[in-house]
Amino acid sequence: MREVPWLRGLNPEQRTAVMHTDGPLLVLAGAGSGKTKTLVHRVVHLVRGHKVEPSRILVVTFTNKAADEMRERVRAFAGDDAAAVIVSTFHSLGVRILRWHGEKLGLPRRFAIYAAADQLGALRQATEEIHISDDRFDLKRVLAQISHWKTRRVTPDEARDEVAEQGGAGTRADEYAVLAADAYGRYEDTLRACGAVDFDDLLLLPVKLLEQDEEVRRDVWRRWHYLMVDEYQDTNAVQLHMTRLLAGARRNVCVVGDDDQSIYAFRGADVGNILEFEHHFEGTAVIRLEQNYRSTKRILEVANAVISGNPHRHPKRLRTDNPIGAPVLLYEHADDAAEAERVAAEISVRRFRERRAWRDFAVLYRANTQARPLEEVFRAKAIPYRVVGGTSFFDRKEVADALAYLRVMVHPRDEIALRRIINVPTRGIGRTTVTRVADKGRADGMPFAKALGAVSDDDVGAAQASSVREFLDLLETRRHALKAAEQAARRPPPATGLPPIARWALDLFRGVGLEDMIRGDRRMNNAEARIGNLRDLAGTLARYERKRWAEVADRMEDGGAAALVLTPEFARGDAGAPGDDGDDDAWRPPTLSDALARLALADLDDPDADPDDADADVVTLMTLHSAKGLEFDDVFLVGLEEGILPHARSIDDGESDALAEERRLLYVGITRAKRRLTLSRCRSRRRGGDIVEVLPSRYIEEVPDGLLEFRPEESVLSAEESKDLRENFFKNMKEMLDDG
DNA sequence: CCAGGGGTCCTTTTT
DNA sequence: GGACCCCTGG
Repeated sequence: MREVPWLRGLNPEQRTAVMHTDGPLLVLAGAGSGKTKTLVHRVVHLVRGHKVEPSRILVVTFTNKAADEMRERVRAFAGDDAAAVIVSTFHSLGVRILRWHGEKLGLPRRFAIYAAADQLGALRQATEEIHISDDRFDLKRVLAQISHWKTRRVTPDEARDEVAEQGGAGTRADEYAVLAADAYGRYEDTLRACGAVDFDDLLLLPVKLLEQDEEVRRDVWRRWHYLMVDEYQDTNAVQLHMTRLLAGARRNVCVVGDDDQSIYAFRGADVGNILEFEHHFEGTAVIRLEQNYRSTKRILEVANAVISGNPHRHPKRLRTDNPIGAPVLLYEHADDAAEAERVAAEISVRRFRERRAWRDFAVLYRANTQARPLEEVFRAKAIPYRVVGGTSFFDRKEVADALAYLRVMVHPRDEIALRRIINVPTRGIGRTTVTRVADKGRADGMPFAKALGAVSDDDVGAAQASSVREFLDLLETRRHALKAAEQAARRPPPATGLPPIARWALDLFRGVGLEDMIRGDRRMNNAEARIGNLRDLAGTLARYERKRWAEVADRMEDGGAAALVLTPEFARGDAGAPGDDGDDDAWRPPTLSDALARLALADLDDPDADPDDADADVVTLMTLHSAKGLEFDDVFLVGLEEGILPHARSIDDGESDALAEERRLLYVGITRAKRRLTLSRCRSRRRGGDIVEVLPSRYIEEVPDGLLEFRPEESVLSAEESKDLRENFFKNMKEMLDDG
């Protein structure tokens, strides 16, 4: 075979995977085996080797980060002619399909996408109607149950039957199931009434469309001829069906994944999908990538030892030609403060001694709350760091409020958002008034938004009614201003200053009194930071607007003016709502509605993750879940205790599946490390009010002696290290300066 | 009826 | 640190 550039640098298995382009293909790719690389080269092979039209190739990922990376690498390797390859997350793909065909399900053209807080609001409303007091039930748990049904494609009726069959009753769990089954249907009704869908719907509804409607199927089959799915082990039942439907009769489907890295069962992922792939797609070819290019031998040995304790795996054993590397350390600390101290000290010392950069280090933990002690110490020691995930920027109260304002602007009947802001800042419309209006509306068969407009002095009292009217006027005025801003946004933004929509948003936040409200809140000492968050939100809109216009510039450069396709409405200049309609990938000017949809899918930058510091020189702190797919030179895994990893909830569940998943989580963490791995655990931990002794994680206990180097903690720095640091301080410093 | 203060409880993982 | 409840004063 002639040597072609896109096959260079691949091992025989990877080559086979790249060249197998007809019929179903399952690539079982171990951690660090060049999985992404293989996918990228496969895309390139299709485009360059088989002359496949790039836009006929669809690559599906789970996260936007993964999609971005894939897009970037395809482009870097195959050049701009491959830029038209569609790389999308399952959820964004769902949005596309719903935009094109959602009307067939009675979905409005502009539908809102509800995330955690909104879903909870919708559920609260739904359960209020059936008079179930919240205080006896944790609505989050109910929501989790509903979501679980949805990911398994169980309808409300089926859920009720399922619960009735199990019958048992009496136990707490059953009570929840009964409530959840009851609430499920009402929750769905509430969403539809709000013109909204939740995250599960973004998968569920497109599948429904594809199943029911021949026209929709033909449309997607016409668009995409080659399908690739990354991280296939994380697919749920709905995603399996979507994969099948998208693959269609062509069955040019290639899925890549690692059953040992399946860590999302809690949200419905089913490892069975990858284990049974050969049964779901007859005639599947299977390729294993077992050569690891990432980690040292020692790290890989520990990883293999940990994961081998799990039953039901696709048997495989990763091997590597990498050097044996430094010993894997296991520290034991008095508590999490000492642990954090040690991690910080180690990082400082190693960076110094081994001349690493801050960005070479990552600290991984099971739960977001574990970040706090680390943050405290890092701040005290002036170690630059970044916390990934956690309480998202968008979950902060002031940001959520501001966002609700934006949503009400675009979706006037979004009851959840409406209720959130109707008295924020306080304007004399209290709980009682809201309840009365809602009840009256329900009695008259009116949606909440309409009931508000129809409010009369008799219903709620003159003062309240007038406040409501004032509030509605306020919204109307702002909506007017938005129209003007979106009109202005049809032209390229000025080089400096805020683009029109962002400017309008900032005006809105000020004008409705959100800023004053924050300033006036004595309980909060960080008022300015929170006002800064509002600015950042506007900044996100500004970046969005600029990015859209930058795309125009790209298209102009790439293919001349012809590449800039505008929707007919836009070209005519009379589109009422550019950005939402049209069923092609034509460029459209920025709109608030489009920005919000992207925001909901986390498709826009989190302002916390400043674009500038995406590759800033900082230590990364994140959960094991967030770490999947990433790699770092030097990795710390903290809190390896019973109750943390495995998490107490997984232990309580008593299900071995949950414990197997916790083990995989540890496996994922271990295999993130390239050069060095440091494990640690604490002897005691705060639980509730008091401090309790905790046991080491069972998974660590299982690792054979000799693979780990045990370090009982005495002082933060060992005597030897302190001495070394003192004596060599100036020498090291000088070397560093010489280097820079 | 509304606003604001003070107390209490919990806190897995995420598109 | 936050979400939520209850209480008090206007």
